[in-house]
Amino acid sequence: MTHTSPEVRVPRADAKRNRDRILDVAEQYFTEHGVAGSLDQIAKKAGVGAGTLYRHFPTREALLAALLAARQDHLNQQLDIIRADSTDAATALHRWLAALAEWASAFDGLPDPLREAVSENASPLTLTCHGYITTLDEFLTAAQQEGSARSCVRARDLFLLVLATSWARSAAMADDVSPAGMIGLLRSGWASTDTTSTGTTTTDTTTSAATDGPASSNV
Amino acid sequence: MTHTSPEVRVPRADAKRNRDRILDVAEQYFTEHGVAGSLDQIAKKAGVGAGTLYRHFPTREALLAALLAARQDHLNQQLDIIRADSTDAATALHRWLAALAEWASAFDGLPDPLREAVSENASPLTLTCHGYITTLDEFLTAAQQEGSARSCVRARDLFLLVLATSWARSAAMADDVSPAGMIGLLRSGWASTDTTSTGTTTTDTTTSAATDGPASSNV
Amino acid sequence: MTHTSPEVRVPRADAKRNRDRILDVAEQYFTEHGVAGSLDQIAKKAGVGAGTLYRHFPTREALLAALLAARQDHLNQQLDIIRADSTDAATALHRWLAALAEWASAFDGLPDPLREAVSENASPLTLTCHGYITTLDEFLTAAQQEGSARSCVRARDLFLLVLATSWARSAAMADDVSPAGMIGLLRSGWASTDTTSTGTTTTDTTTSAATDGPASSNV
Amino acid sequence: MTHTSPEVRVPRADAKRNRDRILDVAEQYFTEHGVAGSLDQIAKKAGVGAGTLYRHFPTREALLAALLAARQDHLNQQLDIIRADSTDAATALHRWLAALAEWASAFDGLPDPLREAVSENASPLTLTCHGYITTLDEFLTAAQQEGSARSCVRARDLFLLVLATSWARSAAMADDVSPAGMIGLLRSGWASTDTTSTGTTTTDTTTSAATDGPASSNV
DNA sequence: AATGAATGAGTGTTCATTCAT
DNA sequence: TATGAATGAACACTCATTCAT
Repeated sequence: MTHTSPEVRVPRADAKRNRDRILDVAEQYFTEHGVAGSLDQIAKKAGVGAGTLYRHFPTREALLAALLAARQDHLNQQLDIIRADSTDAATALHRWLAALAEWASAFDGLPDPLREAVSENASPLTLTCHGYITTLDEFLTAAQQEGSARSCVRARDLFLLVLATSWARSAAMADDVSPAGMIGLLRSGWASTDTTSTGTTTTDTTTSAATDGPASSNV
Repeated sequence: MTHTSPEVRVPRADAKRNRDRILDVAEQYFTEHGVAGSLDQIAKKAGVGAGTLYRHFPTREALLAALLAARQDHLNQQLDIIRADSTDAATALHRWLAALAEWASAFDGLPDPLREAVSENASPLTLTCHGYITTLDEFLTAAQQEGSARSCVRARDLFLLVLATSWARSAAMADDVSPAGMIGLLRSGWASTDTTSTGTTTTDTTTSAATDGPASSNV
Repeated sequence: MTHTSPEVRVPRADAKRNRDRILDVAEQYFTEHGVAGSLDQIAKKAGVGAGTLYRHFPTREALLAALLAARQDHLNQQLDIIRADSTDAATALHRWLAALAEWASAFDGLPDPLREAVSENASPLTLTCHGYITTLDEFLTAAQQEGSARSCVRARDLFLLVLATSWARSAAMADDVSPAGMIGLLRSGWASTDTTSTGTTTTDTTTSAATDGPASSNV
Repeated sequence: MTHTSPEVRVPRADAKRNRDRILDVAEQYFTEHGVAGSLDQIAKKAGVGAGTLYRHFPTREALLAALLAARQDHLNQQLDIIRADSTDAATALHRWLAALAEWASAFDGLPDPLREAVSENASPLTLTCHGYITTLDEFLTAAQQEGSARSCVRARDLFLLVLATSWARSAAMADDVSPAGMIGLLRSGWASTDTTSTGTTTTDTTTSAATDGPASSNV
């Protein structure tokens, strides 16, 4: 009775089928219309009632989380590769940032709920984000100990900036903006190393008010 | 109709008064509720009909553009100061980026329509953005000629990244994220200069991700 | 300019027409389906968009209030008659209760929102109810001073009981229950006057129920 | 498998356990949220499938009936006490009405389905209600024969009025309205006995309302 | 006997935009 | 030129009930 004969397994077959159909349709729909698209439309296209979608994914964020979970494996694989391949912590951090940037660009508009998830605790995406931030923190801390990353940089800020770069190249401008270029900018900034070497001495980064008066010193 | 008799002016005065009231209310409303707030509410609060608001500002972007125009003077003043005070091009560029970041943070959610405006030509914000990008390009080019900015950096990307940093610190997380810090990160990146000087050779940090080309050169 | 020439008045003609159509349809719809019926259906039957209905009547209670306002005139007329005709306060009070009972039975399910309105302050029906309670209080106080009404009875309780009697005879049992009979019961109770005179002494009829305090006095 | 060995009983035990769990949860849930609460929530809280709940209690009324059945014992006990203690029929009737009022107030919103049950024959609550009405009729008839209750009063109307008084004091206004006071009002009405004795002659207080027939006699 | 997934119409509400006046 | 009423599709979300397993 308990042996997994093929006919016994069926009970949840259609549930799983529906869930998968919803995910498939959502994947496509979000790709085409962005993550702010209509959930009702997704349900309709999947051929299920709105309640069915809602049962599986109580909120839009839950649906997104499920969609992103499918990519988690890929990201974990990259993580393994990065850990295995990278000779220095700076390279590892850089690669991880690039991987995150790619991940956050899966759908148009995805950075928005991700940003929310970082500051809220309620979102189903929060756990995912925090996990990645933790990983990022490991890489960052290692790089800082290595001396290859500035000590004032914080993992959460860096994560948000990665989301921000993903946000910067929305569907409309995908062609024109180089994603890797932005992640690169995040690494070394726009300033030339040469100048920096001479000018960094004045890097008493005062930041001061956002209005930024005599900023020459506030690198 | 075209003669400038004094009594003909009156209707215009009404129109101007309405326009000003709308702008005042919109300024406050967008400050409180973000730029995605209801235009109807603004019209109601301004004591004008929806049609009146629509006549003056055919789109939400037009209204935003008018609101931002009021800040243009301030920005131009800062521009003059930057041009007068800055001894080197790098400092000037940095200050201009900070000024833009502040400008783009005027309202919650403002970066979104600005980003759209950069890639579209239709938006009333396009002209404004392009103007600022042009200015940014001047500073950037100067800095590049000075040798204090990387030659591969493009003005438009930099502008988008400034918007992105403004996006990154939304209302929810305003306290936790340091705005100036982000603009600073944009300048020098997260990588230590020291390491960079020696380690840049290993900056062939291409992630195995397909999106990541020969990053070392496009940084 | 200010004279009411026919063509100047028109601006709100269709608004008024729509409003009236909505009220007509709602009147009929609530009569048929009770006050809990679908507002969307009413909008559809009236041939207007849901937003139009919502503009005129932001809540179901607002719609009900408008519907009842049309009956206010009738109620006020009755009030005048009662005040003019009634020789004694007891009769006036009785008539007013009967008029209220009729009013609260205008639609099936109407007593429910009315009951809510009595305890809330938010409902558009609250004002109406409170007004009628005040009037009821006048009649009641007069009757109490006249010695024809028990001093322990409160206006609000009496009003609620009138609603309750209207609630008791819903659409399903309209035929079987005599409305006037219930209002009559409210006046003299089920106990015979004769017996009461002799038997009231034994009216310490406290049920063993905990809720029932020294009932003899509050009967 | 089919032989009545003791261990065969177990499945039945499961069913009973489920049924009891559902009843426990429903008791609590209806107490908190009123009888219109979500049955799905109850099933979920009880840890059973919706179908299981539905199998045990095909309708919401069936569930309510089961819940009220648990209170039938209590009510019957009160009935015995009333029959034993009451010296006169009027007192007995009064006590019974008070007991019914308490019973009908077990859950917020309970009077509604009870009212339906009185006029329908389909409801599982119908039998219960009719039983209590029959008992009420006994008390009423006795009181009428005793001369202590008006002969025109009908048991069903009186039952409905008891439900109505329970309806009148919903959750929102529980504090402000005295339940015993309402049952007391039902007994003697709002009119003073004194006045009634002299003034009843003028009780031809027919409101001009069409619904109001010769009220003097049907009081 | 039990499960719990699926249904799908239905709820109130919002909003940018149009257009008759 | 201004008005503000009308539009009506769109939104997320709920729930009693059915039924395949």
